Amino acid sequence: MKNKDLSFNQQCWQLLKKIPKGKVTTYKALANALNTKAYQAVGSAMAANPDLISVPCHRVINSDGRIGKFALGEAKKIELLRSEGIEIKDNKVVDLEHCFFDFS
DNA sequence: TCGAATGACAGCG
DNA sequence: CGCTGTCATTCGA
Repeated sequence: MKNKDLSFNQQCWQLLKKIPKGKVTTYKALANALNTKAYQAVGSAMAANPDLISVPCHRVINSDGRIGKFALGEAKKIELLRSEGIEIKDNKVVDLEHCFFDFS
């Protein structure tokens, strides 16, 4: 986390902001939307987000529906998602396809 | 289950 | 001037 992406991160955040409330996406989807395969770089961009409000990185999860990680902690992430109406079970999203947001 | 790959940037030789 | 390491992941054998 020594790198300070800028343009690349901005792209990730822009997509994040596009996600409507009550929906979630995956790092893979973000990377795919950015036309890149550096899934890690996408997640890394979330860590570099300036504000958790402007960049709801809590709406981003693993492709398996797992929570993965969050700046405030996985538990906090789950709480936030639950607050939006998304159900979480065992650190996993319930009905991922149901609340999954596609960037098409 | 484990390792390799991917994109971008800072630091160092 | 050029290479390496790191990152909240992902996929394949």
